[in-house]
Amino acid sequence: MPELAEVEYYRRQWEPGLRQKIVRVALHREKRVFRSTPTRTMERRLPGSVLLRSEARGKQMLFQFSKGLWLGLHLGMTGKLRVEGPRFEPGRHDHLVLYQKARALVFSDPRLFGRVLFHETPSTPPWWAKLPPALDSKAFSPEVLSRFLKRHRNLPIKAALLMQDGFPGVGNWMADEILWRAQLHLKTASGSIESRALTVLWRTIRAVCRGAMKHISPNFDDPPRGWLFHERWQRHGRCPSHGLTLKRASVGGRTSVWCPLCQPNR
DNA sequence: CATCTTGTTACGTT
DNA sequence: AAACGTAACAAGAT
Repeated sequence: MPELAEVEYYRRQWEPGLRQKIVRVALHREKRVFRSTPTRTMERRLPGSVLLRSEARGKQMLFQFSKGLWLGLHLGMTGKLRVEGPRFEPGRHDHLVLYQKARALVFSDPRLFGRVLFHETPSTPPWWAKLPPALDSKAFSPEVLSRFLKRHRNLPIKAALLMQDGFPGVGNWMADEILWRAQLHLKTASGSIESRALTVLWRTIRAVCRGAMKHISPNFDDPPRGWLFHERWQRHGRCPSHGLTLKRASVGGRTSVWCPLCQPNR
């Protein structure tokens, strides 16, 4: 499920636990979310440490604890964070629970595509430092966009937008939303987008990211009316611009939706 | 019962 | 070497 703004929403769910000590850790060590994660070390080191801060970048989250401990979380397709009471008993899909005196911080993920990372290091873990710059930052310039698309010149633009190296946080619905607004057909070869259309695409990426953050991350509201988002899951979704029935097909390995009139196949 | 899924990664081919 | 397409991962919803 979670794309950019939903990840930010879930990150905030653990904020009640800031500046509070971890007293106990419960985890399902055999589950796939812990593939290659040192779970024994987590259980041994986290109790007694204090949750200091957290940050989301794209679909990645990082939680910093005292004693130089860092927890990385990726929600995969069905991951969620929530808070429960201190007597909480983990259910089948509650794979990681950090108990504090007054609450339990819970990571659940039925489908197990998510991932838990754990590091003990004085400064930010290396994988975090290497993440690409946020799409709403100055570093994501039209030139950076152009370079990325040239490198993947034969890839359909829809597939390119799903690459987290280039577009951290963009997922399936955001990619379709962006291309609908930029009036680009999903199968357009990334390298064939000429300069004017590329500028429009760049602006649209930023607008969709900002719009999503504004509406979804504070309280998980839907995006405003008029977004493709509201139509894309319906069987006969219609283009918000003029009501034409949306087309539907698998592009870049994902179910995709577009308007044949707004986004002609050129 | 069959088919679908808002994500990533391993693997084989070009 | 890098780019690209596809299968695989797992489980719930329809």
